[in-house]
Amino acid sequence: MPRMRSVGLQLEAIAPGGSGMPLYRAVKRALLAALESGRVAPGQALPAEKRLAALLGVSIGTLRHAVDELVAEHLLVRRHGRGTFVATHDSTRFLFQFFHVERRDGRRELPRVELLAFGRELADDETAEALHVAPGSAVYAVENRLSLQGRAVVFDRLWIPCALFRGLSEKRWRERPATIYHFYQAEYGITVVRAHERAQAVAADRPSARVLGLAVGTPVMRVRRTALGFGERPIEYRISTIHTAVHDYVHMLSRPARAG
Amino acid sequence: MPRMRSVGLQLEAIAPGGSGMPLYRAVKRALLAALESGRVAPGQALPAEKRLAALLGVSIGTLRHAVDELVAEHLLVRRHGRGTFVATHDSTRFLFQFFHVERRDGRRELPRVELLAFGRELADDETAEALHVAPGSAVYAVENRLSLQGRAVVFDRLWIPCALFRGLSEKRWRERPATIYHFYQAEYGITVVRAHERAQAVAADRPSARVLGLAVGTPVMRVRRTALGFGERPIEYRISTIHTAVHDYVHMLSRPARAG
DNA sequence: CCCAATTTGTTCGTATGTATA
DNA sequence: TTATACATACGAACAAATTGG
Repeated sequence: MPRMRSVGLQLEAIAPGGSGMPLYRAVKRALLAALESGRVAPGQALPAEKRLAALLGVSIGTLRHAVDELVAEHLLVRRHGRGTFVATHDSTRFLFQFFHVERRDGRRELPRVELLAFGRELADDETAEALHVAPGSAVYAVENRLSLQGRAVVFDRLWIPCALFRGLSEKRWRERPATIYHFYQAEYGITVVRAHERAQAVAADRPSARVLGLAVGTPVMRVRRTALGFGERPIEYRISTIHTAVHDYVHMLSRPARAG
Repeated sequence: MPRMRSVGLQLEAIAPGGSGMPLYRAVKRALLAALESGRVAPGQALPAEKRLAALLGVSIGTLRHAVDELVAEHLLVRRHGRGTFVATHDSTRFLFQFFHVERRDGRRELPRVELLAFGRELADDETAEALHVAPGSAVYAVENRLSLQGRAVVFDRLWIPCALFRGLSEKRWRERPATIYHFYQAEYGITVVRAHERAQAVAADRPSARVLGLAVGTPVMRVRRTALGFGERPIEYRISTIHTAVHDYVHMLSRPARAG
């Protein structure tokens, strides 16, 4: 039987009462640091709770408290009887955490993605501000068309700092097997932790209209997303143009933790 | 036969191992039932944890597990040294959980609300389906204009079932002191627990254009919201038309529980 | 201002149940 | 079956925040 291999975390025992911070929060920070540094890779199992608690020199309850919060933030995933794993971006669960377009009738489906353009650019002011880089910094720029049910629905333009993605090429980008965020994570160890989006309604400009097969001036949604990694570090800036004739942009508020 | 103790909240001791359900979940359901029935009113404090645990016949750890989940779902609020309270809709924290329009520069402000229309209608098919009532059922229909910085930004039309809001009148509605959801909660004991929204970009129709002071055909966002109470019961259906020239519709994904 | 009572927050440890390999 | 891992449940003790005297 293949054994799940847990990882040498290079964790040190937490100093109790060291900083006025609750112990479980210090534990959380230690785990967060291990995740951020990549000492535990996405998909890998953490040491068992009992062992991890011993390694850190805290009780199992304290460890669980810290892990609970990381699970709530989608950074770890617990599997009963198996272990606790570093969350990955490959599951559909995670995909749909960041993909908000669905059919009017509520059914979700995976979009077909076409790469329209890939290149290097110098960041304009808007992109630079979003990515917290200097204006004029080198960025990779990507354009995608997303189709649902054979219909072009989303025109994505996204920018990522070249400094974060050394050695990226169109070939590598094109040959990624799964989602973009999974690619960032698997190939560059860069995990998108959360994001914020700002949406407007605008008249389709000429490029968007062409890509989506619309008349110029058709109302479309324009969504500006900044994707953040650990420590609120900007990873990607994306402008999505969405044709909402047949599909909706959806937003859930206050989902219950589990069924009541 | 489990011993049944009746108390202030009319909570009964939970039967251990009664239903294959974890004990903390049974506790959660008991608390949920107390909230839903209004036996504990919004803003009121629950009995202290120690006492509540004793009342329910469970350990304090088990009680806290249940309360933790209700806090995560924004139904309860803990205050260190003071108690655990039934969440209300009057704090700005809760207001902004359901109000997603803000200035381009990210600053939030409270909207000025003007009541444009109030009346009784028969639910059309769309409203009826959203509210889970029969088409043609009696509903109250309300129209509001929301302004930010003196600018008309949102045109809200909302429908609520007459059956849920007995004795509602334009006078009562107009004289409510605070937010709409606070009004539902304080006056009718109806708590909005969560909501989902579906957004599109459309050309402003004549009524929206008039209310928002726009040219007909200007691209605007149209957001359809269904607000749900306990047990997923629909409470309100709302169609918001938003002018996004100066303001954005914002959407946060995966906010961290607290500062890491 | 300090003290005492009350209440939630944190930490510990143990035992047992349940899912997985 | 057996071993491992997470899930649930218990309860004790002390810390920290709040309130009122």
